[in-house]
Amino acid sequence: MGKSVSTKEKLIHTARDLFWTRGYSNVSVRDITGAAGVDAALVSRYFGGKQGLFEATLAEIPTWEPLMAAPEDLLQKAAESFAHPFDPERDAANVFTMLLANVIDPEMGDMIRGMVQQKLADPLAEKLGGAQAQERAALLLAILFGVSLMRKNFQLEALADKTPEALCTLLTRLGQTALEPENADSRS
Amino acid sequence: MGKSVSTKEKLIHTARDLFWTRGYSNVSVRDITGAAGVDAALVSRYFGGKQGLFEATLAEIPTWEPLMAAPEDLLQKAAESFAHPFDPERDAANVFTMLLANVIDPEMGDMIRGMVQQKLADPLAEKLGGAQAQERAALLLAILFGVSLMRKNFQLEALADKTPEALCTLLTRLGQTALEPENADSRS
DNA sequence: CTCCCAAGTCAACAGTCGTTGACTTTTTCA
DNA sequence: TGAAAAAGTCAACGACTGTTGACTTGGGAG
Repeated sequence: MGKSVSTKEKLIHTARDLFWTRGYSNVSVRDITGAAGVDAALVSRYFGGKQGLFEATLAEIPTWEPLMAAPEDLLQKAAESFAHPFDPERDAANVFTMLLANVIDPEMGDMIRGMVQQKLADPLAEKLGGAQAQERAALLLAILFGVSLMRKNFQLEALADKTPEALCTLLTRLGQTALEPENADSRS
Repeated sequence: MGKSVSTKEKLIHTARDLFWTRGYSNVSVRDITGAAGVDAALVSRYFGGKQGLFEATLAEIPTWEPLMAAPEDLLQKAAESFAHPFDPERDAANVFTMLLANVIDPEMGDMIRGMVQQKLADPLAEKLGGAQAQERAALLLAILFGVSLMRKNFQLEALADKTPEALCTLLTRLGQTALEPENADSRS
């Protein structure tokens, strides 16, 4: 088989880099094979098609590192793994990045981002007032979006099945923590 | 102008329903015009193209209701507006639904959802242990995904600019609240 | 050397996409 | 009523999509 293994792997790796950063629909087979320097027909030949290639990249997902820590260190490790500054190189291999790669259509990016800022973050911060209003607003939005994501998009049973009352008190409690003004001593 | 206004509005409304539930890339001009019962050419004629039609639907976004409450009621109102059971009809007009409509490619839905459950939620719950492990795991994931979403996808300045240390302590504090076992008295 | 199978190449397919220009119909206004 | 403008229709375009079948190449076994 000689070269074929390395070709398959090259295909999987470039596919991962593209899929996980630009999303599935926004990457064409020819984008991948072009970047990998191989023929486009090989995708259908080796993986049965574009979808098969995508599944092959999913099989490469590493265990999320914080999961390998002791339970009492887990939260600390998780926080650390998220605190890194924006590094596209490192983020390309991140499971969370992959799962959120499709969120914003490239053509709409700036418009969507501006809308979130103007229609949600800014008025929410102004309404909240007080110290670090912008930051507390962003945190509250993060929680709301996050829970919504888990419930409606990923459909995690633990959250999707909850009664409205339970979910409401739960969100209120989380939100209170997010809105506490002593969120960060260091500025910016 | 007579009929044209109603045609434009029909176009905007059906476009909103489709875009906001199935995402931008996954809805074609012909999908919209077919559902609205009008000619496909009118999209380019009236709105300058598909993107213009999408922007027109964005102009229809209502103010997020909790923003109109008094600051001290805001959190309560926000929690309530998220606690409703899964109702596609109502959710179609929800800003949060729209912003997350693209997250999961329809062809990949089950695969992605299964992966999140098996690779993240389940092992995390097992590692955490204790009461309501599944639920606490889901909540921690919600926070991590939510913050990641605000930082990297929506690029809210308040979070994107933070130093790694500040972000780390912030995530740790939020995570602790999420992991507290007394999350919900009511089961399921 | 010869055969053969796998690896890789090439052109083309059928389908969908957003968009356009020419056309017909309807409405509006003088 | 008659003319001009607006609204709506239709077929087709060029570009791109994923995929396929026929082809050529390369290296190992008989």
